[in-house]
Amino acid sequence: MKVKDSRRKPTKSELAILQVVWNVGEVTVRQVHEHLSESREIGYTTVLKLMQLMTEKGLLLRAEQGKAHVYRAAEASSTAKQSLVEDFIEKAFSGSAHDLVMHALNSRRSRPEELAEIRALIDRLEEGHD
Amino acid sequence: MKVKDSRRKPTKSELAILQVVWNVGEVTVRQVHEHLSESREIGYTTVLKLMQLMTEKGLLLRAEQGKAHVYRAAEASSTAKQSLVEDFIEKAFSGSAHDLVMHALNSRRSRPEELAEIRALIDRLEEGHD
DNA sequence: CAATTATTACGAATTTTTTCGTAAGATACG
DNA sequence: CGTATCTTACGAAAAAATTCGTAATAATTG
Repeated sequence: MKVKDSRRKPTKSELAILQVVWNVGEVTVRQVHEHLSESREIGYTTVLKLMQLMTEKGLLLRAEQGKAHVYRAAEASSTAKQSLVEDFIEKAFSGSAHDLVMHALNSRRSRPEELAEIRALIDRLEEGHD
Repeated sequence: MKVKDSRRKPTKSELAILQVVWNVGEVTVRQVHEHLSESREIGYTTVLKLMQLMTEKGLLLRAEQGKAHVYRAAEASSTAKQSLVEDFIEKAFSGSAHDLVMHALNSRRSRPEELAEIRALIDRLEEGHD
């Protein structure tokens, strides 16, 4: 079973763009540029070029719509995030999801509802072990 | 409160080296090279150079010991991992630790003991919310 | 001691990623 | 229409990260 050819792991900048795409859904280069400009200086054509490369790589899909092109993520964000997490667990936590989770829970205060949700997931996972 | 000067976030290769250092404790270039060679082709001087750069950056500490130098991590692995997680949460999960945890728990089957440990941590965190 | 071997130092080439200038085509509009 | 504006295409420069060759120095050993 091969990996879906050209669709590689996003680089740092590509990930920043993906975040916008994931949050907004369908985006133009202009929209992405505006979002990224809020947190740092970056040229319009820089964003354009990145999005073109990402399309070639298979990270984004593009549709012509009147003048400008409209882009959307090639993969569902949850699928993509899943891959990112797995890679991260491997690269930074020697493959231990548990270790990552412990650090993540310590890193920021989570709201009670979120903790409850995590607990519920653990319950479901534990059932599978009976 | 400023960030600890030169000590920057590790790059991909640097992280691979840190993993070895974290696992072994005190290491020579040779040791690290042997470990990395198990998973991929990489020259001895490449590893040496990286470790020298990491020392300059403040990621590693170096001590002369007879012929070879002995390196160790400048920061405790848990502290370093904490930073890595926080950065990752920011860059890939729009700041949501909860979101990351949900993905991490789904990504690999955790052993019951580990799930129990996570549950215990959640318990402690929930106390803080009373 | 001489020769071999192991190690660090260092410069530089290579590769990858990021950046943007310039051109060309399309659209808007005065 | 003609000018200004917006957009994509594309090449290439710049920056960041990785790689390694070569030389110098130290240690080992025969």
